[in-house]
Amino acid sequence: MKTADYQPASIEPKWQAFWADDKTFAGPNPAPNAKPAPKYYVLDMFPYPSGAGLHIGHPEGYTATDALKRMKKSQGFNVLHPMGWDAFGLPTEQYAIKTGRPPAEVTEENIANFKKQLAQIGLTYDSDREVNTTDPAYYKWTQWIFVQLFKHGLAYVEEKPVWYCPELGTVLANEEVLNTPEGPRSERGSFPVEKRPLRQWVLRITAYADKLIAGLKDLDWPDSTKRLQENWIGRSTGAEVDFQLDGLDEKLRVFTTRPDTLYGATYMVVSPEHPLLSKITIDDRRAEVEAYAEQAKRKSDLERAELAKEKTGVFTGGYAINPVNGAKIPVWVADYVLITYGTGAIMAVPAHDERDFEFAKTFGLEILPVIANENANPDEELTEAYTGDGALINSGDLNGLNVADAKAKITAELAAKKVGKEAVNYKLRDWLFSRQRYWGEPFPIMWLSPADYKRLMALDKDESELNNTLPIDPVTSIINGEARCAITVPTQDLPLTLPQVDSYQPTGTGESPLAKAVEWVNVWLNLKTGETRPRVIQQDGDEQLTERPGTDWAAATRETNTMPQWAGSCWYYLRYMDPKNPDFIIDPKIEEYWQAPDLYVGGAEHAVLHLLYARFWHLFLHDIGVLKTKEPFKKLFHQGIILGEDGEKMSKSRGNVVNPEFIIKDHGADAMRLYLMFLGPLEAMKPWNTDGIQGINRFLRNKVWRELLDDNGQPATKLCDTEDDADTARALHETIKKVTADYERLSFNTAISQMMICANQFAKAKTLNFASAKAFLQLLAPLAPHITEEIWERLGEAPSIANAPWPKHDESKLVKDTVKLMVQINGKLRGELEVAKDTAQPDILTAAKALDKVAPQLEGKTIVKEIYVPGRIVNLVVK
RNA sequence: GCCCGGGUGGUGGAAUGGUAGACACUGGGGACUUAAAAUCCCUUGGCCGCAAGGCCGUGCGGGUUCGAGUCCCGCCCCGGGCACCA
Repeated sequence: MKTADYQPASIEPKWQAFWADDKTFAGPNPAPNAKPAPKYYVLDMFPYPSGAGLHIGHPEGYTATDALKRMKKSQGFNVLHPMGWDAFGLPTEQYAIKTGRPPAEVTEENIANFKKQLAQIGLTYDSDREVNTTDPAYYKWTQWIFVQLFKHGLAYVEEKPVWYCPELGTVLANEEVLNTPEGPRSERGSFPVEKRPLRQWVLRITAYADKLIAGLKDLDWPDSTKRLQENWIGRSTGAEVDFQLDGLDEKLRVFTTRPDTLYGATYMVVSPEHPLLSKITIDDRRAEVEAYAEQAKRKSDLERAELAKEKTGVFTGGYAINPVNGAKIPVWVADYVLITYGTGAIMAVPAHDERDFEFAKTFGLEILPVIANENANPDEELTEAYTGDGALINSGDLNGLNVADAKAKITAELAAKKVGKEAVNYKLRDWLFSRQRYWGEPFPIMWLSPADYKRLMALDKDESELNNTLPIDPVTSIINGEARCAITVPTQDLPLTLPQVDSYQPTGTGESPLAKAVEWVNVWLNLKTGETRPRVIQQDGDEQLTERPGTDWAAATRETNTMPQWAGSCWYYLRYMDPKNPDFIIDPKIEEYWQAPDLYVGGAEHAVLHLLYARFWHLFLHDIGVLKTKEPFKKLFHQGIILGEDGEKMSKSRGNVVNPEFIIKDHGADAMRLYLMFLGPLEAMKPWNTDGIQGINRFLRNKVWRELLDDNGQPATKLCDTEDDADTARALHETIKKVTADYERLSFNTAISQMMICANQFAKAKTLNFASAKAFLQLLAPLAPHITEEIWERLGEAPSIANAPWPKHDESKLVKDTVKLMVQINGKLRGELEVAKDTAQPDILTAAKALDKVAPQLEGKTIVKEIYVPGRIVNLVVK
């Protein structure tokens, strides 16, 4: 091998070092009073720095944004393209449990490894803007946001049945639990999970449900993702209706989206957990009902989530009165009604609801149609519920109305009689925000006795900082059998850092490992100053109580739960803009300049959770005046998944994992970057095929390197100052035009194929103008930055190529003197015609008809129509 | 079941309603070489044909159009999401 050969292993580290030292891709915040350059903020979903290192999926999205960033920089934008670490989380903690090593230490190593690997790919980030969710200087502000949520009544504590995973030793959010044929399982690790009542922090995201739906409208996101979020929020409008319970002084309230079918309600169902169930049940039925409710409770863990179930239920013996017609209808208990949605009770209209129909069929309950189905034979027995529109029947004064009109009329009537009202419900549940883990952000919360809480509230706001962050309604909970009230750690004392612990092992009782840090948990709190002092001291293995320091001091215990991994990732894109600000989450002036990411690239697996949570926090921060923008991510793009060579999802167990480090070793980072982008559309799921990288290798080695440089690595002799021939010039300018447009829309695969076409033409040309060669290098540079920097320099230009202004195409170079026209007869291709581009239509038609392959087809036939699309086609319709 | 996305050569994939298969990979043939690698040239959707050429072809069946991979209707299959949300 000659030293002048293309050797990625030697040139790639050289340029990676250059970009790092030169800070080529730093995107500075504008200086005060300076007129700043137009900005472009491109964001990747930051990775979890796992011990396993980079996966081929990381460089896919990251190469795309790196390439776009490099083009934008050449186009004169001040580009912000940062990177950081979503480093709290379970795998590191589990590794810590296994090895006994502190998670912070392990995290630091993993991050160093990730950084090294990203740099090897030629990915360039502004290292001064790096954020790390586990850095106390970062999570100070995660905690600060939580304090704001708390203060504004959006955080509360609830003891409720939550998914608990014994294997992981933690609770999981609904979203982290998957339904599998084996029952509910944890998303991480696929371990069995069960429902357990535990004390939990919950964020009131449902208060933002309508805003979250409304905000979607203006976002440039994939439609499917918007729809996913909309369905997830699941807003439905209808009515709440009160049914008097027969013989009881109680009303049963139901939610329905179909108040128009009220006359068709032939029975009611309450969920097994409904608070009125016991009252409704008559003594004769009590044993059976209680057995069912008990069974349903246990069942809810497994079978209730199962697919394709038979409907089950039990009659309570009680009756309710239909408010519109006084009909007495039976009340059943059944687990197909969920306590967590609506009011936990329904009116059942089997004629017009599939689930009610199935239930009524199973138990032989009455089915009364109240909407005429024009397509059904009224004499035949119903085989399914009719959910379409039609005229109302059997419905008193609603008869004859259509569904929409009947809904409006009945809702108004119910409201007038004060037995019902319009109502809205959401599928979205409040966000379970606590985890019983060590490796997460500690809650900046302390618990006081109700008496001490009253003392604190009695102080004026300016007498105690602690009083400034209390919610209007106190957050209370029963902890270890005692009533407690929550207050926050004073914001000036943030961050509240994680204490040292001896063991990261979960307690198994659902309590966090932090609960074992007794000195950290138990403090004396000065209600006026917010100062804390140890309340329990460990000495020689004994725990000793310290004396209360004075009258202003109260006994407080710290919250021992930690926040979920979503917390840190909810706002990291804000911190990139102003990463070192010690005084505020982000300087408003800086936010005003960068606004929010112009493009966010990441996997579709975060379509609901991360992207919904981040929108919630952002909207909230906007509402309390912290942010000017309303939405965090204007434009969103999902890169697809790279499958293994076998077309299956890459996984260790399948042994089909492609390691980026090996690809770089064999072919170089530029080849890997290009090939990753050449595989197919960025958004598509596509299989990796190592053989295919040959094509990219040949392109770089033979068409780029060897065409532009000679055997000594000097500019090739074919490079000169004479003008290119027309074909070569056209190829270049077509390529400038197409590549620029394709990069802009992240269509890298077609951009690369166009560059290959251009390079093939360059190879064919006898001479090549220096300027053309350089323009081509610039087009290629965003995807293959190392080789292009190297050749750029060897052609006598100063690095970096990214600083050179982006080439512009010359439209006049694109036009050809002649055009090629396809000639069809009756839509079938029969010949082609090359004519001067300004040939008149009649001449073209005459020439077309005279073509060797066309003329015989016209013999003995009449032309009924002649179609001519300039520059495209001639179609002769004959009979 | 409901909501999305997608079915194009041996493979990955291109195609504003206007030449289907760009660009690559693989395969076949050839050149260079003692040989191989590398490189270069030709070829590579199917069928018929010595050839010129013809016919068929974008999951299936219909339709709109001078013209459909592209638009419309009805199916089939694959992938993703949701799943008793009243």
